[in-house]
Amino acid sequence: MLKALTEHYGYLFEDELIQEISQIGIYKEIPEGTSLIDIGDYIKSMPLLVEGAIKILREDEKGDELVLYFIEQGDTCAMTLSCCIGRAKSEIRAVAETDTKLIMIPVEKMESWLGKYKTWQHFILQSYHNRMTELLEAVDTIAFLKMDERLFKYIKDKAMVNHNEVINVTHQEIANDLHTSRVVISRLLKKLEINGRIILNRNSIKILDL
DNA sequence: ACATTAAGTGATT
DNA sequence: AATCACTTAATGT
Repeated sequence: MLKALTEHYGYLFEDELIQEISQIGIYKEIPEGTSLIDIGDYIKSMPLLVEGAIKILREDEKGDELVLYFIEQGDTCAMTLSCCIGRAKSEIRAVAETDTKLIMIPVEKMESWLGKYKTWQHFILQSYHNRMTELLEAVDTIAFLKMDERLFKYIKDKAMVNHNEVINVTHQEIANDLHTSRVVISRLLKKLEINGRIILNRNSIKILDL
C-alpha cells in the first residue's frame, strides 16, 4: 500500500502524511460493478482512489438512473465530504466502473488532517472544486445540450476512465445511464459512425477522435 | 438448427 | 426524443 500511495500521491502529500495514511487507511480492491455507496447511506469513511474509476449517478424512486460524472485516480468522492461534514445521508450512488483499488480513510482522521496538513487541506479543497465544476458541467450537458452531444461526451468519458478507445457496452446500458431509450442511442450512435467519429460493433464502440 | 439477445429502421405521437 | 412494431444480425446451446 505504501508503494501505491507514494506512486499516486507522493507528489501531493508530505512523507508524514503518507505515513499516516498507510497506517490508518484500509486498502481495498473492488471488482467492477460493485456499488460503493447507495442513496441513503451514511458515510463513515472516505475513499482515496488509487486505481480504476467510479461512476457517480443519481437515482429516482423508481430506480431510474442518471450518470452524473466519473471519478478517476487521485480523486475523492466529493459527496463524501459534504455528507460527512454535515453528517447527512448520501444523495448519490457510486458504482465501480472498472476494477478499482482504493484506500478508505475514517472520517474523523480526514477531518483532523485538515488542520494538521496543508497539503491535505489543499487536496480536499481542490478535489471539492473539481467535483463542483464537473457537476456544473453535467447540469449544463443535461439542460442545454442535445442528446447527441450528451451521448458523445458520455462515451468519451467512458473511454477516458478505461484508458481505452474501445468501450464494451450495449446500447441498452448506455440508454440506462443517460436515462433515455435504447432506440434513441442506436440512432445517434449510427449517426456518429456515419460521421466517422466512432466504429460500432456488437457490444463495443471504438472512439476515433479523442 | 433453433432460441436468445443486441442492434437497425420506419412510422407515429 | 419516446414508443411501437418489426427486421436483421450476432451469439450461445
